[in-house]
Amino acid sequence: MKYYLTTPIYYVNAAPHIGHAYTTIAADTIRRFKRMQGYHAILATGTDEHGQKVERSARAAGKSPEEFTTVIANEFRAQWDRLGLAVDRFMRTTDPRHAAKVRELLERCHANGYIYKGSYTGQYCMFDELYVNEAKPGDPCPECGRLTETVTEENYFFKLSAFADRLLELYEKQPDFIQPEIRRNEVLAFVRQGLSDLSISRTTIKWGIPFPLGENHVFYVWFDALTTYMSAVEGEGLWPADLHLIGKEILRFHAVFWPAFLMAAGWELPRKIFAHGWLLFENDKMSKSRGNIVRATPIQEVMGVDALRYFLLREVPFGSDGSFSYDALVGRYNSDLANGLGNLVSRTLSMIQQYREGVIPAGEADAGIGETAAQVIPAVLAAFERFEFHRGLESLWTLLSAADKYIVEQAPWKIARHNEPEMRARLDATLYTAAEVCRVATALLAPLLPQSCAKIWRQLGMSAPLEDVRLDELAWGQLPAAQRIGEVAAVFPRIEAAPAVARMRELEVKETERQAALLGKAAPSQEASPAEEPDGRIGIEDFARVDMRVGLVKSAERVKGADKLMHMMVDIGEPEPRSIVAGIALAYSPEQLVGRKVVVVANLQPRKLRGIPSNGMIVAASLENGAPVLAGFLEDVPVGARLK
RNA sequence: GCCGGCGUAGCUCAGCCGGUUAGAGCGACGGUCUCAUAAUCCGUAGGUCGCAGGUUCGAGUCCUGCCGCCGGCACCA
Repeated sequence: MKYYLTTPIYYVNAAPHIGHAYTTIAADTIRRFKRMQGYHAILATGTDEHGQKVERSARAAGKSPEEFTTVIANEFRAQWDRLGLAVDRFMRTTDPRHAAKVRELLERCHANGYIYKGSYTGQYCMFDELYVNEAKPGDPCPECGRLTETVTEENYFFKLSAFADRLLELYEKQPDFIQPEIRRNEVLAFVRQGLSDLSISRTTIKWGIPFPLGENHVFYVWFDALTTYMSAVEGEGLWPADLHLIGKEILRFHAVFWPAFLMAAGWELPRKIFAHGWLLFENDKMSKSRGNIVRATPIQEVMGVDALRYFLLREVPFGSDGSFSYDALVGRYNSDLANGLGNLVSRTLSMIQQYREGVIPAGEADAGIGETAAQVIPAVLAAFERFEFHRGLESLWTLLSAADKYIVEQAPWKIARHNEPEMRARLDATLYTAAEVCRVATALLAPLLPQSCAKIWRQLGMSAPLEDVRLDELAWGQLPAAQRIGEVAAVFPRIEAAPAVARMRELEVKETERQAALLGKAAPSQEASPAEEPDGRIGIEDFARVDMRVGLVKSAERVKGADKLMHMMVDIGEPEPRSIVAGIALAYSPEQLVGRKVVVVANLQPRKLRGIPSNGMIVAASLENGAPVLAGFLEDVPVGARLK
């Protein structure tokens, strides 16, 4: 039985960080879990390498797109290697075999009548050479702040609108197609609103797969990226995928677009899409602008990959957002792995060493512990099957605690002082039971903590390789007696938090620098390379065209029916105050605004927002995911003063 | 604004179709053992179960309203 699963293909515009690692670690765990159940499990990942942003990043790094994408793709590959993640297939969207599959998808959709030529009108930024999807006429580009232009281009479209009913039927018939449930509900709500057709080609992009139906057209991201899941295993009989593991931010593409494409092509649909949550850093979103991105490798170096794997899968309910922090990482490690599993193994083996010359005695396994194990084993397997790793682990740890307690109750160190046959038998039973718990736990944990469990396995003296253990056949009492244990050494040595965290932070800085260099951003920023051609600079006359004035907010009220909109009357030194609507209602209350001096762009095209005329724009700093912050003055300035 | 979710011990969370004294893990404190990685084990921690009403013999557990947080959509000049 095959089990084919995928991670998203990662966009090469950024170097791998812990978020990528999170998804891939989870995928690796599932792959190992399936393998240990006898499946021929194949994990595919890869890199998404086309598009405007990549082209620009390559240019900024002084490389051709081919060179640049190869460097970053290799960085991803190296990352998975280094973290010991067993990736079976790695597909790059620049691979010719992939392009062939993309064309095939298009041809089939076309033949079935789902592709048509139309025109796409959108706001386009000439400097960044990209469409700003969300923008309206007159909007600035979010990348560079320049005004976008309304551009109409000939495009090919996919008739997504024709699939709404079939998609809803799919979600209905296969309730677990999208998981977790919350995500399913979101998709349902989205599709029920009706779908509009999707533009799938571009003439404004050069760096992409040529679009066979039209000259100068290139495939836009959808057909290109998603098809990787098929091209990665082309000709292997692995399609359909059993699982697409994704982050929640790309749910719609996978749960709506992708199945629709496949329906249109008459190909089989993936069986399940699971969207996990985001990894926050101490409850903040990780982002470049916040400078709080964490990489996996420093953690690996200081604490080992398994520490990270354990943390991610134990601390964060898979599917929900989770919070990463170094303190929590070390805390989890010490309490669960060092004091828990590691110590249990250590005390068990050391007693076998001391009291039985390193040979696991034939003893009768304790019935009470056996009963606990008989409950725990299926519970853990069932939880893993549902990808509820944190619950599975929680459950498994009850067995470990029970074993620790049992050992204390039996007090083998006391029994060992006696030599009567019944005492010897009791000691044998105790040691055998403890060792059997270690064996069962190690087998169950092998998919999650492959490296550490392999060590424990050897220490237990098991001869067959750990990965060959069949979890679906795992049962209490299978530990063969009379086997000699291996050399004992701490698998999870206790870690002192402060120095470990300091060390990880230090390595993190280095890793950030190394990755920046890779992306070509190390060249001490753009200013140092003035040799660049049209560098986006403008002359003073261009700036002078923007009329910015100091304004005084006379009144402010929230716009009904719009969370973000604030309607203000602003005095900018004209006879009448101006009516201005701005998206700052989430960050400021009307009371905070009235009487405040703000910067107004006075010569913008007037617009209506929610029916209210807006005659100007309030200048504010806008953070990637944060609230806007109004520009202001430290000194007092007269209303109407021009900024220049 | 619409839709969905959440708000339970210091922290992270369990608590299914309503039913005896509201649970777990971690942390903290006290104690114990000595096989073990200053580990283990035992005990303690007294949380208005967001707030206010309601239904019921009985409500974290159902209903309504409110407050706060999160997400999706609309939307953000």
